[in-house]
Amino acid sequence: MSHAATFATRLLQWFEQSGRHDLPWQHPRTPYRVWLSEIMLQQTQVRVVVPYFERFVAALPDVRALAGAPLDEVLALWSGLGYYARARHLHAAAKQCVERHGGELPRDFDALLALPGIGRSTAGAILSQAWGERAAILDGNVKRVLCRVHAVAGWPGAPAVEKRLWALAGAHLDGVPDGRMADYTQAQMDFGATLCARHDPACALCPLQDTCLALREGRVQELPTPRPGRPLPERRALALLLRDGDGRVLLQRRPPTGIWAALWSLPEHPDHAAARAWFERHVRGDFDAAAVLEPVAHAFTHYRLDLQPLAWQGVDLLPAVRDRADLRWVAAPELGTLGIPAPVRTLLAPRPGHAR
DNA sequence: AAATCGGGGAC
DNA sequence: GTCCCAGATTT
Repeated sequence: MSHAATFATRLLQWFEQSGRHDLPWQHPRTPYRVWLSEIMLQQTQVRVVVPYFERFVAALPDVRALAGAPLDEVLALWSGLGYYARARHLHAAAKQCVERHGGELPRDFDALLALPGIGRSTAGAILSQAWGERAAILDGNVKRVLCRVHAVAGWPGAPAVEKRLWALAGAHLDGVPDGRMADYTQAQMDFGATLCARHDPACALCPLQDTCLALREGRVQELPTPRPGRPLPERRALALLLRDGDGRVLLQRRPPTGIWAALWSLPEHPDHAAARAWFERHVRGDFDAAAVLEPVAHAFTHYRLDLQPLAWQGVDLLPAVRDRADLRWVAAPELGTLGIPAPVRTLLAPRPGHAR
């Protein structure tokens, strides 16, 4: 048996001194906390996640608490974090854990993969970090590191490139010493997030200097290959900000699919004709008395949204629609108990923006 | 294979 | 302004 330094042992040695050892989900490192952190960290930076994680585990400290909570509470705890399907899937997965796995997360790759919101990489991250199982991950950090170390060209999100990266990630598992899988997984992510960063990686301090092909070939700056650019379409919509005599705001639950699914938001319509038609069927008041507020620009990954708020005060719902489950008057203190899109929450904040 | 799904950090 | 982040799911 050779004792030559491997990809894994080099990263592990670097990890001892330079890794992150004080992240909140590491103390204590339970399966539930690892799972929750991995879901929150999908496409979301560590710095953003930390306060959400702390608040979430304080309110819902284990699988059974999560499974027993109303979806609105889960969405409220997720409000502002984005990609709300993660919260809905997390909630559904917790219920499945109670029904099928005795209220615990299953210690099995296929069983984890079968839970909503857990894909191949997240399953590997949970198995390795929660139980020390020998499983690979392939997140943005690992993709970047592997693309450089092995000089893999092509956008890492392309299926063919991703397949090659999974093979490389799997091959490196053989070099992980027994009992070190949790640290190895953490080491890869810390290494990619801090030393082998997207901009200006610290190659002079890198433990992989003598094996990194990108460094040898002078291609560190160009790898990994950026995602192909696409034009962003722009969509416009009207947001109806209705307040009753008590200053409560009318919120509407969004449909179960699409953007901001199942969140509470302002009634939204593509144009004035649609807005007026909805208003006249639902509201006792004068549509033309609306105040025109400052537009809100919001950028998604795949399009831009320009929201034009129209505001009324002292209106009421028509009797025929007062008992609709998807419409409710909400007082300011209740806003924190509901999942509300970030730009809408901003719009409803104490400084509501001035009419123009 | 491509599109969908948020919000913000860092440049 | 840009790109992308501890990706998964749907089409």
